[in-house]
Amino acid sequence: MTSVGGRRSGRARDERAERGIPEATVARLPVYLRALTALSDLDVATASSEDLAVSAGVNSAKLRKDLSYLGTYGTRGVGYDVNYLRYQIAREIGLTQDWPVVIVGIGNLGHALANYSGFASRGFRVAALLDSDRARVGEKVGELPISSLDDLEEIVRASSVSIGVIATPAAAAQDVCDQLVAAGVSSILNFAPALLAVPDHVDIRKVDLSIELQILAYHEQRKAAGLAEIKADAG
Amino acid sequence: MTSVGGRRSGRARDERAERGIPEATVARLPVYLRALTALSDLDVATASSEDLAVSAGVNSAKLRKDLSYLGTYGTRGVGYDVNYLRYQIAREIGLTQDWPVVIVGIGNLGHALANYSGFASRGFRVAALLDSDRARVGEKVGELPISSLDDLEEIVRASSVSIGVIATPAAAAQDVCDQLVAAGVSSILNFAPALLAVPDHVDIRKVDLSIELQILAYHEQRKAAGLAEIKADAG
DNA sequence: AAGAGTTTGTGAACGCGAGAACAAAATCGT
DNA sequence: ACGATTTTGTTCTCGCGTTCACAAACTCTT
Ligand SMILES: NC(=O)c1ccc[n+]([C@@H]2O[C@H](COP(=O)([O-])OP(=O)(O)OC[C@H]3O[C@@H](n4cnc5c(N)ncnc54)[C@H](O)[C@@H]3O)[C@@H](O)[C@H]2O)c1
Ligand SMILES: NC(=O)c1ccc[n+]([C@@H]2O[C@H](COP(=O)([O-])OP(=O)(O)OC[C@H]3O[C@@H](n4cnc5c(N)ncnc54)[C@H](O)[C@@H]3O)[C@@H](O)[C@H]2O)c1
Repeated sequence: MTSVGGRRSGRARDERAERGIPEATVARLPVYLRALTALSDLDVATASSEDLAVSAGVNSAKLRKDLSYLGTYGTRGVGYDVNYLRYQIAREIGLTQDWPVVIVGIGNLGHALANYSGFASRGFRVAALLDSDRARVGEKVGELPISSLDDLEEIVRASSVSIGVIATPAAAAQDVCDQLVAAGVSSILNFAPALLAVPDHVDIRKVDLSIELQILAYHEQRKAAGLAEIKADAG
Repeated sequence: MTSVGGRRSGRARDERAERGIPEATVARLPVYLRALTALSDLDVATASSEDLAVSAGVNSAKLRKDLSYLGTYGTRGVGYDVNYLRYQIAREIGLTQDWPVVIVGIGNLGHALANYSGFASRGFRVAALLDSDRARVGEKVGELPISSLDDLEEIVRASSVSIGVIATPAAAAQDVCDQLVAAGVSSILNFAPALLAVPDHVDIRKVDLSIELQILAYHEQRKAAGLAEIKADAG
């Protein structure tokens, strides 16, 4: 960072963030955060990029470059202050505030998600559980009762919910998605194996168990094929 | 020993596959497969790369390039035969055979996974449910009883299991992972928020709810910041 | 205070994947 | 038979992300 003239006073720090952090880096920040939390729990005060990289399972140069997008929080010859860096990353991701979340579709998976304690451990708070099945509405899951999907809009407004989780069957997913968007939700995590269309201002991410298994199967098959070939060549 | 000279006669077609398909492409093949299945259910016999690309939510040039790694299964001026292409992709991924899977850690999430019908719909068959909690062993979940983790090795051998799913708490994940690998499992899908070390010959993929939510939170925060700035500039 | 040792932050090289663009190959209409 | 039309397979270019490598900046020792 060779600054030639002056005039870099106030904005210098914001300049980086303003351009936006590369998507690949954003995806790794939570991993670093987890590694830092683990170190902090072990009362480690300072860690080098190499230490952190090992904890996070990445290359140390990549880690340093990733962190450089946030600012210069390290000290040359020393490393990073674990708690300070942890706070900075948490702030960058937005975990210094609370994120209310609604879960739609309280079946097998929805129940597991509703009972999941790992939600709250970061700043994600389950604000409501929603299902269209009238027979299920009112049933308690943990602390929370299941609400009717009809109340979605009111709940989203009342609790300022901006994140929604879809755990309905695939056939209902697009419809639920549209309702979430209409209610004002602008980030969606989708567990249903369906392609969802959303407006530009809405972010959507999917978790697809079936795809993950198929990717594993592909590589597994290749391993088996490789072995077979070796056998054939030997025989 | 691989001979240098001949013996490559019938192999010309395999040449493509032998080099391996790019990882990004492998990850999309299951998406194409799903799109093709949907079209097939609608009795669509033929589809152009553009049709397919729309169904799968990708760029059509990318789709064509992806498919070209498998072979030349399309017809210029016509498109792709839906069922034929579907079979070819399924074969490439390895879905023409059955993949027995063991699930370890039958708690909240493990129960949901055990009851999940989407597993069987592709060739993934749950061969066993395992838990270390003696109180849980014997309990039935759907059709299957929960087995003791002690029986892992025997189950893996008896059913030729090569894929394992970890749904234990993070603290137990590495230990469970090691046991899976020792038993002969060579592909692992990990739901625990932990970094797992495995030998080179073992493939591992992770599904991390917390990371997904944090990525959404980051973008959500940016949207909010953008709006705040506009307001401030206007005011 | 100066030299030896560490570790960061970043410039530069490289590789991979995305997408535009187009020639080749098939069908269709006349 | 042949030109117009459609659509594939592939080439080419561009941008992003990863990794290496190193000067700059800091600490520690003497
Ligand atoms: N169970 C798993 O382990 C698992 C794993 C990966 C993916 N998935 C996917 O997650 C989704 C849910 O799976 P599940 O096993 O929990 O299914 P499920 O059938 O047990 O639960 C679905 C729930 O959604 C509700 N629902 C249906 N239509 C709705 C609508 N329009 N609005 C609101 N709620 C509605 C149903 O009443 C039901 O409670 C499915 O798409 C499935 O493919 C499940
Ligand atoms: N519940 C969810 O929705 C959810 C979502 C995302 C991630 N996860 C992660 O999935 C994992 C499981 O979550 P959960 O909510 O089902 O937890 P849980 O506590 O309900 O279940 C954990 C199960 O693992 C078993 N177990 C513990 N140690 C074991 C060992 N050494 N060997 C075999 N089994 C063992 C326990 O007996 C228990 O049955 C956790 O790592 C969690 O972070 C859960």
